Amino acid sequence: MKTLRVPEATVTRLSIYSRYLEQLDRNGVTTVSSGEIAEGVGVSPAQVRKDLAYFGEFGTRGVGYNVKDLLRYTKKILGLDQQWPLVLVGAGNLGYALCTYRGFNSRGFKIVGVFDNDLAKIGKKIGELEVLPMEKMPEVIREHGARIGIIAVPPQAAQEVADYMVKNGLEAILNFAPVALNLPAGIEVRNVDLSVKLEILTFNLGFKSAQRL
Amino acid sequence: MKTLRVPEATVTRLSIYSRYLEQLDRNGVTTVSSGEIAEGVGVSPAQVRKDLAYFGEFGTRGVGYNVKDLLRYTKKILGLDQQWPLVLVGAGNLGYALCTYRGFNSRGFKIVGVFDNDLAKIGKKIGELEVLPMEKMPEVIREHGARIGIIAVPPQAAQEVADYMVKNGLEAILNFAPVALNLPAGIEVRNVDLSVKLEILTFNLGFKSAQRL
DNA sequence: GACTGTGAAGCCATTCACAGCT
DNA sequence: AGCTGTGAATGGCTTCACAGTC
Repeated sequence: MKTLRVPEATVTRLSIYSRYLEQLDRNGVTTVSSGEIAEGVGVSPAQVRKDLAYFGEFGTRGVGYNVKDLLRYTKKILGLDQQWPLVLVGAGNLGYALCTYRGFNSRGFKIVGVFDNDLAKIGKKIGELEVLPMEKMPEVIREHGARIGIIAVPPQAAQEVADYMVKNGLEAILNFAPVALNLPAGIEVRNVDLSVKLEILTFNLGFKSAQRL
Repeated sequence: MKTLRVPEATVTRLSIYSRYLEQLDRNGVTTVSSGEIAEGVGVSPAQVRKDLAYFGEFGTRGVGYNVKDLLRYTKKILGLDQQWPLVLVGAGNLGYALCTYRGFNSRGFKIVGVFDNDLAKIGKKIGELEVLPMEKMPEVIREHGARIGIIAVPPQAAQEVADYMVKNGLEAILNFAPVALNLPAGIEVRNVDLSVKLEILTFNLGFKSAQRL
């Protein structure tokens, strides 16, 4: 088993390259160099080549990469050569936005169930989906073979929701609640924090004004 | 000027510590150790101490940190000892969710203007805010002294919106569109990508099933 | 001439381990 | 005894620079 560990930063960028390649492909570009990809996504050309090298040799020296091929490879590597059914908990504004987010569909993700424990929200429609009570989750997971869950509930409720997801067999969780989830080893969790980056900005702006600690 | 460069990862975690301290403070906790913070946010105790050490000595040996004090320090460092007016472009579902997101308000951010170029959206109300046409942005920025903008528009429109923001004096941009923005040096930009983390999950799930490249 | 693939070097961040306080 | 603060060691990611290929 030759599986040399791939840095998470590399996987992150691969996802970004892949999306950029999709754009190039739509625009009819057939060949691209590491330098052009680098330019397009804001990294160094060496970085692009090094990242791709973790997975094989996809280019032609002196020429570059075939856009369609590299796009297919990157999607394959990321596991996007299949549709991924997702379940989402939290039918608030954020949950609604995520349900209708184009960026998920275009990459092969499909939300197959939206859940909430708020009676005022249950039964509402989000696109073609109806908001269901939490108890329906096991059934939906089984029916669609979902492995990934999205948490879009207030922070206090997030841990409980995560536990429920794991109990019902989900193996990976994308968490939009600003809390650290405590879950068994083997469950993949990633957090998307909507405000942390904002605080990086205020931190940096602070230095522009007064260069003092 | 003793300003040794602070790693961005440290600033990111500082933001997370700060929010965790807020939670502790609400719960009436008065003292906390680096180990407890570490446990609460999912990093190592040494990391917590090292991160804090970039900014000073906030603890007491043998005891730990005073929660209220450390909370105040972290907020100060992050520039959160003041209110930050924000302008947001894109009154779609994501823009709507961001406008109503509690996590911004609770940290001193306040969206003071929402803009869109879609006539169907202009005039609509989001909470107490009315969606305004883009042309109103300069006025709103001036009136509130906004320095930061949020982009929540489709990817094709993001660059144009960013240019417009910069033209009107904004110094920092939080970009939710999945594209790399090209902006003059000196403008702070951070991207929040809603789907990249999801692709990290599918990548990792791919290895659990078949341990093959 | 152009561009990829890659070992080596450089750099940065995290962890270790312990001295220093309380 | 308990916990912070920190230099030193480690580990990992990024950049460099060039050989290899078209």
